[in-house]
Amino acid sequence: MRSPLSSQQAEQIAPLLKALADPVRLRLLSLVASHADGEACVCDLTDAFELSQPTISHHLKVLHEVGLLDRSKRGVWVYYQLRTEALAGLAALIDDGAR
Amino acid sequence: MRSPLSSQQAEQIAPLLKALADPVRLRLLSLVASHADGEACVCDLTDAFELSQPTISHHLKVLHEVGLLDRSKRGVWVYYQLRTEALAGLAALIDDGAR
DNA sequence: CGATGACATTGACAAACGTCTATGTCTTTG
DNA sequence: CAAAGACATAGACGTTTGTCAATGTCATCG
Repeated sequence: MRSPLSSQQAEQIAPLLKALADPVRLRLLSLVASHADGEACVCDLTDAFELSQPTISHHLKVLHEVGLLDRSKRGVWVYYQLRTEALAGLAALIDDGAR
Repeated sequence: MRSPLSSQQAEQIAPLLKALADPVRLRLLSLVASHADGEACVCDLTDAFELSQPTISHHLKVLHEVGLLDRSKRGVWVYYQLRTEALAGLAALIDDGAR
């Protein structure tokens, strides 16, 4: 790694990692990513867990707020979609630290 | 992303991300990585923060326990070293999710 | 041996987190 | 308009987390 992170940089990156650092949210992301057309509605996701619908809704909100998931409402359903650039950018940052 | 993560996979990865998901620990990692010879003793690290020595010691322990830092004692000093493979592996995992 | 200094451990405490139940909002349909 | 269904929000509650002060351990040096 070239030069140490500044406090500001560290506090920018940490929330992204924090959003990712939960087993349920990791699975949510991967479920969305592996779904047909790269998007999934909340109903699909809720069915994949033994958790209440509000809990899933909460996790999706966290992922959306840090910019890892896009959100689009169509009719009664809400579809979430992976923001691959955001994830790829984070991966690049981490990988950079390893070289 | 090809196939969704299993619960087991997710619960293996999450602790690593959790260890990374703190501004202080991010800076600690980058400080160690950018230090001469790729290692730093606790005294060097403590000086870089306005935090108590036990707090730094705690964060280093967290990073060590998940395998991101190696620990070696030489005389009175303890040196920490970045485990680049661990970090690179994590980066690869995340990047994989983005493709 | 006794003092000093580097680092770890313990215990305490407030803040943040993950989950649930209850309720709200908004859209569709009869 | 009324009922039903998809999703979000609010509030509550136990658990985890980040921090500190106090103390412990161990190596070094007079």
